[in-house]
Amino acid sequence: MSHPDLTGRLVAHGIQPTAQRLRIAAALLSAPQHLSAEQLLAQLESDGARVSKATVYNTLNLFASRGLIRPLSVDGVRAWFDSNVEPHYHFHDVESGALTDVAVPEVQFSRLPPPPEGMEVAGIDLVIRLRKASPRT
Amino acid sequence: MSHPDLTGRLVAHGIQPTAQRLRIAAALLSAPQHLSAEQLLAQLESDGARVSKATVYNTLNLFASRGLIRPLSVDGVRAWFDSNVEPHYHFHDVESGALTDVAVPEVQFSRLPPPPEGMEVAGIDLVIRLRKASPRT
DNA sequence: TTCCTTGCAAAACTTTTGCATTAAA
DNA sequence: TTTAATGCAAAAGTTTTGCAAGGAA
Repeated sequence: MSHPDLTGRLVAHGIQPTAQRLRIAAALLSAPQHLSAEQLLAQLESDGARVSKATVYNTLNLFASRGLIRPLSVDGVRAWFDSNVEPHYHFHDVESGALTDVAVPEVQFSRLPPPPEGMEVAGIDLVIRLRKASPRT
Repeated sequence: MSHPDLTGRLVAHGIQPTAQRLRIAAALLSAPQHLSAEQLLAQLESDGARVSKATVYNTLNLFASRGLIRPLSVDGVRAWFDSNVEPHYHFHDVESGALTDVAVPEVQFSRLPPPPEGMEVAGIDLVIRLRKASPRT
């Protein structure tokens, strides 16, 4: 277990630790994972927590804006949130939708373009799309 | 101009070249660009073409499934389509939403993880998120 | 005729918002 | 008591779908 003090983590990010937010934080941050709002809501309900849909969405956005979780764009359809905010990349199995982390040292860039004038790099989103290997004859 | 024969391109991808599809192809493929369904619809209407919303969505999905355009995930909110299907990457100005192409040679990987057992790499989506440079004192 | 495509409206899905109620400071 | 958070339902935005009508083969 690595969530000894969820309350402290919320407070450290300037987030008032209410009951619902702690439930959501517990569900999200109990282990590194990728969840959509709907999945999170389902998990909360199956855990017996009563948290409204609006609160789930609002809390996800709040957590993301405070850097507690990280929004992901992997399909154009819905938003995903990654409980791992450390820099890392992803494998994406397009067929199943499964997301897997790729650690930073697994990828090395020997060349990156300079950002346009007046801009700086805020982050790099790297998604390696996977498909079933075509069986070789 | 590099769209000498849109009809031929559609047919070559197994797509029946109807009037609406040619209008959409002309709008999309006239130049390398990134468009959402709504933007494409607006452009078609301003061009005087009457194409229904359903047809725009269906056609974008059809074109994408046949490899004529490429779906992009840059925000979790709506789908984007890139008329450039050649391998390349993107700058994404988070504030304005602007997307800019990054040519393949601008990025070099000196290390990439092997795909999981039984999987192969279908493609690499690389988005370099940009923000306004913080002015140095 | 037969099959495929289109348009319209309705439905489905995801996310946000208004507002009264409740909880926290 | 004052402020902030929650829940509910409604609204807003995006995409898909059912079906009748139109067009192509």
